[in-house]
Amino acid sequence: MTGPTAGGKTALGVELARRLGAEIVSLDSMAIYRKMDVGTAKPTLEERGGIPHHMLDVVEPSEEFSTAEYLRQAGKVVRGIESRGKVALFVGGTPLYLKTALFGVFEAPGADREYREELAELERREGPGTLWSKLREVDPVACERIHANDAKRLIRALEVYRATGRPISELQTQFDAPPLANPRRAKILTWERERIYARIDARVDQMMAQGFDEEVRELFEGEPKPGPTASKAVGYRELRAAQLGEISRDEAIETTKRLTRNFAKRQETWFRSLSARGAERVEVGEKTREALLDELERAFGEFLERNESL
RNA sequence: GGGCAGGUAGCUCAGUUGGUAGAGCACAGGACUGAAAAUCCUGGUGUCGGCGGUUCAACCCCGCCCCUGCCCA
Repeated sequence: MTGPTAGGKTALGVELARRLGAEIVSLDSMAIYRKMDVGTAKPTLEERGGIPHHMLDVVEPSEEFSTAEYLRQAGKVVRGIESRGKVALFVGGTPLYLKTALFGVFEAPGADREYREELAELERREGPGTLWSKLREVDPVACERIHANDAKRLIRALEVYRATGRPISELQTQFDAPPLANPRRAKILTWERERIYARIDARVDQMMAQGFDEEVRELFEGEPKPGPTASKAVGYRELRAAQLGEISRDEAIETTKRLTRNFAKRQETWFRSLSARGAERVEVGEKTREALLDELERAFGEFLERNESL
């Protein structure tokens, strides 16, 4: 079950898990980190309501993490849940994780931090388009799909080529690699844009009231320092800037709201493409919590009985 | 009351010597295969404060008025 940030997934997930006899596997690229609780809206012990939650707090904020690492660990978790005769219910809003959990990823070498930095430096020095030209020599097919300014993806393609001697465009499966769990089904909670934006604004205010500021201070002032991914999480970056006096606190809060709204919009773009691949939408609309739960329970329940995939 | 600086897109601001306008952000759409709450691409935004005048043509020049900020009384 996925949906936009601040869309009520956590609470619905717990109740749904109870009804389905499921354990929850978090599908969230930031709740992965320990010490980042308030700002990631990580469910508290109380909110988990006695349902086991997995894939929360799996690494330190200073550590590197990746989609592939997520899949590896989540795969183990799923096997464990199934061995207990229960069902794994993935709940969260990181669409890339969901997509790869549903459709798999290609076998590939891991990240090479040094080489990435070297390439980024090359692009800075030689100007935009350098990496794109460099990739075109070894993988023109990938170049057609990757924009010349999209340094991150150009870097990954070059990194894969260097490590394997093969173009990334040859290695990437068309999402026919073995997925994480089979059978599987995805539901997307769908909110009206205006309403989800209002919920996001309210949630950021709520986070501030719950001590988000202090959490950010402890995170950045503790040792070891948070790594590049953790420190770029929305809100953390902004509140830290305010703590350092670079921007005002009000500005930090406003920017956090804005960036979270922007994120929700990007999630929606993912959801549209995932629904074209078989994930089903569940309109929240004016439905009551009970009605929503019944609908989700029925949908997942039928699926479990028939054992059908999407 | 007088002087100075301003009033241009939802916001912050550019706009050379007069040829009816642009950037960033917001907003909308899209991409996304080991950094993804990241990163990248595309798009429309407008009575250029108001009214007159000069001119073939005014955001740009002139006059009056309104508003904002600062300074002097």
